[in-house]
Amino acid sequence: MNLPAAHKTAKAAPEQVLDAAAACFMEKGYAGTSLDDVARHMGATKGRIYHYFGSKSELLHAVRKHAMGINFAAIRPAYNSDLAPVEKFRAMAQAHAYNMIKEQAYQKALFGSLHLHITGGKNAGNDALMQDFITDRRAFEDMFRDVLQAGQESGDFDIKTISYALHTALTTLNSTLYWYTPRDGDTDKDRRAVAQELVEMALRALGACHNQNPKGNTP
Amino acid sequence: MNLPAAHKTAKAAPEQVLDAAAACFMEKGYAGTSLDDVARHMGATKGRIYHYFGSKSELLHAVRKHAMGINFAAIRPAYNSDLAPVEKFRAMAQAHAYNMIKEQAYQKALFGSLHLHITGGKNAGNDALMQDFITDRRAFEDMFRDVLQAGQESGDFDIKTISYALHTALTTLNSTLYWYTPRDGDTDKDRRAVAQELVEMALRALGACHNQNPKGNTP
Amino acid sequence: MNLPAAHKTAKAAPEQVLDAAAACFMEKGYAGTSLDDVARHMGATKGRIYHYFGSKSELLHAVRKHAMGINFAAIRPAYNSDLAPVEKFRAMAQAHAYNMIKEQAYQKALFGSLHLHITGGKNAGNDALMQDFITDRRAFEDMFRDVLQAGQESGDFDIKTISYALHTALTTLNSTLYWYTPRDGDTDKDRRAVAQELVEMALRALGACHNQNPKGNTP
Amino acid sequence: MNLPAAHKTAKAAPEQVLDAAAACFMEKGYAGTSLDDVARHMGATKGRIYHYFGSKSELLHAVRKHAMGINFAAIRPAYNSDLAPVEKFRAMAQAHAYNMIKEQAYQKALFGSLHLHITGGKNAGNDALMQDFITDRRAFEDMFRDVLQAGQESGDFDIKTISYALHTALTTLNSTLYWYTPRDGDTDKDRRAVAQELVEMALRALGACHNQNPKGNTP
DNA sequence: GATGAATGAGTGTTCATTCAT
DNA sequence: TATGAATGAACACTCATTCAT
Repeated sequence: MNLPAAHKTAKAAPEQVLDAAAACFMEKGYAGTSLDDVARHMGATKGRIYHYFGSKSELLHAVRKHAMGINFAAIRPAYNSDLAPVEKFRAMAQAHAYNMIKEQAYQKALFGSLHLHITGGKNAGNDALMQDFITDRRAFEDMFRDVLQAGQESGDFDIKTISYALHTALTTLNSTLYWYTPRDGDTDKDRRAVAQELVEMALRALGACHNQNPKGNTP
Repeated sequence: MNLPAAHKTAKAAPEQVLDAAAACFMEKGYAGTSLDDVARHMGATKGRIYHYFGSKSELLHAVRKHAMGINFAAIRPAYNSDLAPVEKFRAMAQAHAYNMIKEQAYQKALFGSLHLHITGGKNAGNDALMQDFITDRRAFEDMFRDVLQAGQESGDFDIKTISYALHTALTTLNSTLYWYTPRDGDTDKDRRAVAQELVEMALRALGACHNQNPKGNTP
Repeated sequence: MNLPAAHKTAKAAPEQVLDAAAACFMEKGYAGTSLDDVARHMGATKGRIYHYFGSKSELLHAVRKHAMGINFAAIRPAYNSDLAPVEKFRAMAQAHAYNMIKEQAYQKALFGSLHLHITGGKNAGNDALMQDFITDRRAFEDMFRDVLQAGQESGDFDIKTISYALHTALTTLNSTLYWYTPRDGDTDKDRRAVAQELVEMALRALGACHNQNPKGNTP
Repeated sequence: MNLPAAHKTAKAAPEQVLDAAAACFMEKGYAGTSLDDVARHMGATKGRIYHYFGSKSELLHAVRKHAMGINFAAIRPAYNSDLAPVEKFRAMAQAHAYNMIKEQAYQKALFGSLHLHITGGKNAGNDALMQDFITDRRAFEDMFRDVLQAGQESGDFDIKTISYALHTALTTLNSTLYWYTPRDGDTDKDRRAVAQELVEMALRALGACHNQNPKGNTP
């Protein structure tokens, strides 16, 4: 409405809250983070948070939604392409693995909360929001599942049980969250190289040994 | 003085506490678990816990130690065998993957706490205990690392970067923690079959395509 | 925005907390007082206390500071006067002794905490705050010490060891805390009379026998 | 080895408990001391304490009784002598002041608990025991009161209000508890000299200016 | 005579949440 | 829009006390 003062604070207020929350949830987990922590991380007080989010669990949900949005956006182009199964998987996997490295804060926050859900915890937020999240997550996995299924049917993948294969592949691509610590010197190229190695291992795990393009994703 | 009432309480008191703590930490995470939760899970009061463990973080550490002990014990026989690298890896991996399924409570508690450590959280307990845990974990990984290295040198594995391969393999074997929900009907054979599928995928990821024994470990 | 509702709550919120704390510390001692006691004494809950004071020991420190402030204010006018040593001491002592009777709650709280310090107890609060308190206390004593020294040099006092004399005098002036129970009928005049008797005894203890003004400080 | 082992542990078990309790109560106050502290101080466990004393407050009472016993014993010989009032007071006061220095642990414990009583605290133990203590204390003070009264009647003391004078004198003699820290090099002679200075000041406060024996109690 | 196990009430402290401004 | 005040429930931890041995 005003002049484009957009560059003053690069991000809108609610998103600032999200970023702070993601950083804190990543660092200390959902239960280990107090809203004061989040507020302090923004240099503000709790009022700001409650102005935009009704409760702590709503905030968690927003962080999850945000993270899921990033994840969908990362793989959608490849998913919508008309590549053949192996190549489509490679492209999606590369995008996803790279995304995991680049957006560690949101992704770690997401996985921390996921962990609680999986183990049957009731502390990860209210049930309606949780259901919504599970639906999203399922939808995300299904995009990979589609490709695996297509590749299995076409004989491009050698998969025994599809859900085991799916989780193995995704777990592999996500694994950087558990062992990759971003360094200052890191270039984007470094990150892509790490992602690529994981993708190749995932492809081999899926039995795509007759890998036409072992060197990279740009033939 | 009494009759051998040995079978009254199958487990010693401190171990009962450990079991309850593992179950609770698994379900709600460390930060999300109150000591009252743990006590209630045992049908006792907090006093019992504090009689055996000096603090919540000490209790977490004991749970971790216990879990690590189980993990070492599971893979040690195979590690000490004189099998060739691929077969040794297969045996260790099978034992580990099966162990992850069988001891979910302790393993999930372990991974939840690991997650906090990895993300730089300071809430996972006191530092001295944390260091001790990191050392243990490193020792565990090194057992697999040894085998991968041997296999890489002998040409049995096709590995690019050894630490990426190591983490990919372990992540794959651990992945059941995130998606396998034990059911009542589960037989031990079922579990072993799941484990075996993961092991085969891990082996393929490591480039052990010339798999002598693709069907299982009992030809 | 509103009418000057100034007389609604006579005291500001933090001072209300201080008053309640002083009353409780006086009655049951620092260690024997729970923050619930203090809160109950105000008709509030612990949250209010923690909103203004970061911890129990910080609260104790604030009570001590407040009490010391009262004490300094009581004797400063006389200290800054240009009376001769004996008369200056008499004026300071009278003010102090009267102050001890009038502000029993804060003074008893102060002395209770002092007792722990003196005996080497570690329970009287954190060390940095304790040091600050000791410094204050020392400064207070030094005001009397100055006068004693001047009187000793001028020959107006017959003092053997100055620190023994100082403590004897102060202890005498403080002694009402241990035996004087304020009654409803007490007038201010009664209190001043008690104080005066103590002052005269303290003066005699200091060897100021050639007391020019044995009847009071307003000839 | 089996010779009369009496000297092995110089003190009987119950008295060991008393000593430990006195030391702890002195250091941290009654409320600040846990029975585990006391037990640890003896190198034993709580069982030993409960074997001899029914509760914490009973233990406190025993410590008080013990301290009072020491105090009575210290002044009784002088009290029973047929000295004239001033000399009798001097002898009692010297014994008492010296006693305060020598038995700091018990005396500080006693005074800490006294403080709570005086301020109306309900935490200093059960009421029946408290009454008993107050009676004892009163009896002790009365021994000094007798002498002051006799001296006042005989004209040897110049006392206005007897109870003020009594408390001033006793407070002075007790004051070392608040400022005298025993050092390693301390000789018994040092302690007696400190006591004597206090006694002389107390005598002057009581108006016994015509002091026949200003140098000491052994003419 | 002494101990270790166990308890439950209580203690200092944290924190999500509400509310008035 | 944003904040400081206030609350109450919950939490980690302590401790006097009991009891079986």
